Amino acid sequence: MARPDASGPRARLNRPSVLAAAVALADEVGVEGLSMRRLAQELGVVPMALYKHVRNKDELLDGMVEFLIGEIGDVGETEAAEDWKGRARTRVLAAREVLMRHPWARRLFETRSTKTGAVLDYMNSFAGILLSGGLSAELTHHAMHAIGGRMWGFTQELFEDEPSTPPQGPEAAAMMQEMAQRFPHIAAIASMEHDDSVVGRGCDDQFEFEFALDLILDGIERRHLSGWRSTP
Amino acid sequence: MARPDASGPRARLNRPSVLAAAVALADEVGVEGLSMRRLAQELGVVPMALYKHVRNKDELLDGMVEFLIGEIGDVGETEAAEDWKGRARTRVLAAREVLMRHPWARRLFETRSTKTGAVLDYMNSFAGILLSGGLSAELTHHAMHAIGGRMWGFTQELFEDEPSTPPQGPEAAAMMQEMAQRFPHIAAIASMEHDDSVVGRGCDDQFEFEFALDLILDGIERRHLSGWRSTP
DNA sequence: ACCTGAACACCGTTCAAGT
DNA sequence: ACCTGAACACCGTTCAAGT
Repeated sequence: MARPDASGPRARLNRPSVLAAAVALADEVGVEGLSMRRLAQELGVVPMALYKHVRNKDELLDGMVEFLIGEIGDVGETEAAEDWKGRARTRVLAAREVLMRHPWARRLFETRSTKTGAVLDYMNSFAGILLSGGLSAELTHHAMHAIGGRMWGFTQELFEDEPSTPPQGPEAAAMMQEMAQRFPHIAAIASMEHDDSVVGRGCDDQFEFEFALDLILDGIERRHLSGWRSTP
Repeated sequence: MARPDASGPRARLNRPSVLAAAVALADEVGVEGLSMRRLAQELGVVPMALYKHVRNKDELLDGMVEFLIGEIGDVGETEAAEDWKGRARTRVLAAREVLMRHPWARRLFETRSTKTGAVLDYMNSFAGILLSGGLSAELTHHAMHAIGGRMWGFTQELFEDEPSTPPQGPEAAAMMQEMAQRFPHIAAIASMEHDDSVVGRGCDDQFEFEFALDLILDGIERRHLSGWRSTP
């Protein structure tokens, strides 16, 4: 008798292998396509087998976040020469580079609410960069909030980005003109759409990311240098 | 025979009433608790009845976003006296006030990718504020990206906020100490947790929001006043 | 200790039918 | 035009059982 669905490896399961498979599956089908049943099938195993290595789906998702943070690894032991701003900047851009390879990860990070050890480790070392630069605990606290998800390299784009292929054809021009009439200010702005348009949805634009990151880091530096405190 | 589940009104359905009911239901049970079947039950109707007024669940969610934007309404026709920065600021804070009443809305905005007319209207008028302040189209474009979701009053908090009730009891102190040892920089920062702690999850802190918003608006103003352009 | 099988209470959605 | 009923192909998860 043929096993109709066992396409994955037959080896014994364990937590890391389950998480790795989950990440790989999400790379293929996205987070919304990831189900316990589908993952089990991918591993050539019955759905309930997963529950020995992961308490439930929520814990699986938390584990995936942990796994991704592990992929970031210990960047920047060589950053020591830079000042805090430069070190924060390179750290963030390194995280971004990793997480952009898993475009679905942003939504996952946004949804999870628990802070696993790996998450706290990352945040702790990030806070350390700012504190070591002489920023007050209070300013560092606010800075962490202000940077928010950008710490992991994510932007706060809502309504991700335009359709990858702008409408083309006969009535496309008419539609564009109607759009321009109804939303003139957007039309004024939308002129240049980004160079690397081929990169696909989920990957947001590097230039916009760095622009906003520098806006925030510069602002924090300015507050720092002028001895900012909450009750002036 | 009693109708076991018809608790809602018996009136004829239409798109607005369906959307309003969906928003009300989400207020009760959150977005993840909102299902077509549950919504139908709430309306005293069979699930398939909804599909006459909404193409599918995705369109229902888009409709809810539209509904919420409608709640924001036309704020700030009286903002005319302020400069662009003040007008942008009050606009954002007004949107925030509305959307904080629906804490689940942030996740909804984050998830949706289509730009309905209502969304574009809001963005268009926001871009108009910046352009009318004399900002170049290019700077306005980048500013919109940098502000991102904060335009609607959402922060980019990942891993929302700490458990509402910090652990208390016998071994809580020991755990806190262990935490402080493993994550010293976080401990240094975490001293003050926010004043309005009772407000509940989903509502992020007003102070942090305004701090970050001003960081960004100040940065944009600075770029504007110094005649910023992308190729200096 | 690890995996299985059947079952339960859910989903979104299609299709053909009622009024 | 609007609502219904039954059905399909999915979910996550429990519980008792196998090895």
